[in-house]
Order: sequence, then C-alpha cells, then structure tokens
Amino acid sequence: MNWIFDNDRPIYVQLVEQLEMDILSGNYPLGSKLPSVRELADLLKVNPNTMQRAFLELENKGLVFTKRTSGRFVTENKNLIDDLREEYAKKSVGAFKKSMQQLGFSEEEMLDHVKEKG
Amino acid sequence: MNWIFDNDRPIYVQLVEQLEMDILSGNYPLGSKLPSVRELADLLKVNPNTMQRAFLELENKGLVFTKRTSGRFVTENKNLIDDLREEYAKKSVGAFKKSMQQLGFSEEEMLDHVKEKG
DNA sequence: ATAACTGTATTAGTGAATTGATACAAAAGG
DNA sequence: CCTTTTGTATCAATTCACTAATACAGTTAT
Repeated sequence: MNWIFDNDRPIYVQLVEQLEMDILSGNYPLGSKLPSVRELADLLKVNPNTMQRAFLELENKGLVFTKRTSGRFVTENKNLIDDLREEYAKKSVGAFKKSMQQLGFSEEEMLDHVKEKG
Repeated sequence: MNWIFDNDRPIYVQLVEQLEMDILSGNYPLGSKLPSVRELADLLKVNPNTMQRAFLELENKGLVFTKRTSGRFVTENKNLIDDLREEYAKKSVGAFKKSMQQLGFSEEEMLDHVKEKG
C-alpha cells in the first residue's frame, strides 16, 4: 500500500478513497475482517477519529458493516460492489469526456490520447 | 454560456475554469478584449472582488494581460494556449486512466467505456 | 471478574479560505 | 478639466471544516 497523503485534500477523504478502491477492485475480499479503528490509525499515523470518520463513510455507502465490539467487515453484497464499480467508471468517463470536449477535442482524439503510451 | 455554479467549489475557481476553457478552446479569440471586472461581475451576479480574483489567476497563467485603465485582453501567444491545452488533456487522461486502473479495468475496457454512447 | 479489545459520542480548538465593503489610483474621453 | 471607466489594495466577517482530546459503552477472553 502507498499511504502517502496530499496536503490538498482532507486525510479522511483520502482514506476513504484508498479503502474504497481496495474493496471495489477486490483487493479486500468480500466478508473479510478489516483492521480495527485504532490499529489502522496507529499504523497510518492518523488520529483514531479520522480513521473512524473514514470507516463511517464506507459504512454509509454500504461497503462495510459493523459487528459492535467485534470489528468491521467488508460487505458480502457482490451486486453492490459491482454496481458501484460500474457507477464510478461511468462518472470517471463522463468527467473525462466533458473536460476533453471543453478543450475542443473530438472523440477520435480522446481515444488516441487514451491509447498513447502506458 | 451556462453560468451555473456548484455550491461545492469556490465561485472564483469555477469562473477561472469556465473562462480558461473558453480561451483554450478558441471561444475567445487571441487578443480579444474581455469584459471589465465590474461588467462581468454584474452580469454574473458575483462580487467584483471575486471576479477580479478569477482574472488574476488567468493572468498568472499568462492567458490574459492587462492594460491598466483600458481593460484586459486574451493573450496573443498561441504557443502558450496550445501547450496548455495539451497539458490539460494529458492530465485529464492521466486522471482517467489512474482511476480506471484502480477500479480494476483494463485499457481495452477503458476504450470501450469511452466509445459507448454520447 | 477483570483486563483488553472492539466501536461510539461529544465537544472544542484551530486554522484557513472565501466572500464582501469600501476606498484608492490612474488613464481615457467627452 | 472633470466625469467615467478601468484596475488595485486592504481589511474584516463569517463561515466552515478538519482534526484532536477525552470520556463512554459493550463483548470477549483469560
């Protein structure tokens, strides 16, 4: 994991992003146990409340659930994960195309740009 | 022009974005005169200072220049515009590919997503 | 039962960023 | 020349968000 934080954006947001990506991409398996609030907070050198906040966001999205006093776990709802993954992909594409359009690029040119290098 | 502002992001940032896109895409011709601070501020119902701030940012990027007491004008440096346009395109592509990669999509799939519909 | 581990709630400090009111400065143009 | 139009500078208010300290609560395991 590459736990380097911007100074630009809130830490908790970046935590959510990373964790969310790890879940959506299957990096954290369905139903698996996550580290505890304090454990991860210690590991990543962030305040436990900040960690907690990140987890709460994931919980609101339904990506994790809590068994009080026992820990947090990745959801077992595969559909949710697939749907979210597709939704984010669409948003990402939408943003990309909009900005390229505003810059005056044709769809042809967009594709070329995507194909280029790495 | 579609001058609708998010509540999420600062107004001046959104002004910069819009104006910048209009310049980079050639919507505002090279060397053309821009509306005055107060004029645009009135038109768009924003505070003159907010407008001023947006213009300053554009000036820092070299996209506009000022003739004091006479007004602001779009740069005549075509290279700068072309370079910036290409730079933003690259950034946009980069962000897109990174986020799609994190979501676990292959380049093939990225291209498919871009091709789909609109 | 008690220590150690979970998550939760509440509240405050701090700091920063955005917006807005107002006054200044300089040139243009009638 | 004096009114109008341009950009500029300064400073205050307010709001907002993030982070942090600290105390609470409930299971589990030894």
